[in-house]
Amino acid sequence: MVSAHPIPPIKTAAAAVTHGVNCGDCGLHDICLVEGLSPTELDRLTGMVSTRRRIKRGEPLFRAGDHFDAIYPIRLGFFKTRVVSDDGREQVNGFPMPGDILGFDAISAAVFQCDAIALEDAEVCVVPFDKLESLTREFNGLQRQLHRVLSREIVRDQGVMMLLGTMRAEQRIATFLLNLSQRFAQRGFSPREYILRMTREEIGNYLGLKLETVSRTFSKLQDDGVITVEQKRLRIDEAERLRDIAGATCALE
Amino acid sequence: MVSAHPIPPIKTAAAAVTHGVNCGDCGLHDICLVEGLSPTELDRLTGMVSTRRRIKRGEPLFRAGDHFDAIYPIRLGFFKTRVVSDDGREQVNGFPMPGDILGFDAISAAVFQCDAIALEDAEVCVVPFDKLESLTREFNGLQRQLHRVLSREIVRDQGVMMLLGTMRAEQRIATFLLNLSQRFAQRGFSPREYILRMTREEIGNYLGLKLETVSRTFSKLQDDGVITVEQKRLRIDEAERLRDIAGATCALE
DNA sequence: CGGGGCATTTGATTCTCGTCAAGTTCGACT
DNA sequence: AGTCGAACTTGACGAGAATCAAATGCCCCG
Repeated sequence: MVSAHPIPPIKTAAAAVTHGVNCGDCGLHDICLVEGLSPTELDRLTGMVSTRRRIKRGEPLFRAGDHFDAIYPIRLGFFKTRVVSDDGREQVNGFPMPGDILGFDAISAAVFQCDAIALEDAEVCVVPFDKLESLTREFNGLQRQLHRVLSREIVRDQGVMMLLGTMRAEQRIATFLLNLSQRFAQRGFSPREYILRMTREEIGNYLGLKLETVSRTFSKLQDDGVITVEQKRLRIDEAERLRDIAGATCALE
Repeated sequence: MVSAHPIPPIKTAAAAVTHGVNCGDCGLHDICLVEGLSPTELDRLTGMVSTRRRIKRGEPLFRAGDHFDAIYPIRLGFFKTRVVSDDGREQVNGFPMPGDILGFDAISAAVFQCDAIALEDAEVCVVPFDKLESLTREFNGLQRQLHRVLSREIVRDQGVMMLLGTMRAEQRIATFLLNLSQRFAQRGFSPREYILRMTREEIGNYLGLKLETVSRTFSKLQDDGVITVEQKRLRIDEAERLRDIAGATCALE
């Protein structure tokens, strides 16, 4: 199954993130905590985020059970978050990318509830949560933004439930691909073609499908001329039809 | 399929909630926002919650698209929350009960994302969110608690994803029944027997199953002597075996 | 008290997706 | 460049849940 139009090399998300020394330069404004803050607020927030952390591909940023004291806005690289039940079942909860924030599940019990694994070499900001809390007591805007981001996570999860609870395999895959597309677009990358940083198995686990089903569905969508897949490279050839298959417009964030 | 040991009348959750005039008397301490607050904080919180609202069975407390300005701790009665996609698929996200708080999904966009429907006559507290925000800027304890509760919601959703993504029908049902059991126990009611306020269809929708499958699975569990079902009444006869069927201990909050 | 509609149960059949198996490709590493 | 293991594709088959259908029971309401 070789496509007639091979996908050219793609500028990756990783390559394009601005490496500013402070939150104002970060280039992930609209997504991270920073949206709509005053210069003062920004300054104080930046002062707090003195630390960064690099994680190598395949390594965990944190694991379930680790002590919680900071949240981690992603600067660079894809992650997966997953929960492993005590009888060994694994559930991938999402594929956070630059601008998304890791660690909100840990606030309730002061302990991380999931593993966050880097799918490629990655870099995160370290935001000590108690400091963030005191800062939000000072600045309304920052408080607002924190609440909004927490709430956004809840809404996102509702979208995943809708997907897992009501969709067929093909519909799940279509929704997943469009969701990635949209998130890349938000970050200034092509919504038409991108690289899948995760394996078929990880995609399947996230979508409640087996890896064979993911593979088959990709092949079918390609045969139908809707997408082109070459290994990890993915191109959406007929977005309109993909949207038809996905059904509702707004599932997944 | 008539059980040899019919289930006697059950004191319902509704009947037993304390009708205090302030948050300190509410009887839902450990679950709602109130946990671990100082008397001063409690007093101020109470002052804010001057309004209550009653909702009749089958009526919505709010609907997706409604303007958001308050969150609603439940004082009395069961709800279901659900999202309806624009192509008509419906997904029940949960069955909140007294002590749970409704409306967190609305913070991000200032608009409710789901419908909250009362499954029986119900009563909620009305907590204006902007006032709550300013109060949390004053009181660390309350801020902590708000963040914890928001995070708890995220963790809960992860549990639902695990259920929908990795479990067989029987396992989903067992997990669901044990979850209800545990939540009743937290609220001081019998974990062994309770009333299912929702229909088989609503249960199925929540668990990603069809109502026939729910019914069949109930029948099977009853034939196996694990539970007794009589209409809406449910009794857990062999909790240990039900836990075995559910598998992991901690799924769903 | 009776009627009507909804909820539930149960059976028969279908279909989607999981499972098992084999073979291929790709990429990392020597 | 060659080798090895992991990731991926594809096919055949089977299991589990959905679908379709029918009958029963319950509850609400006049």
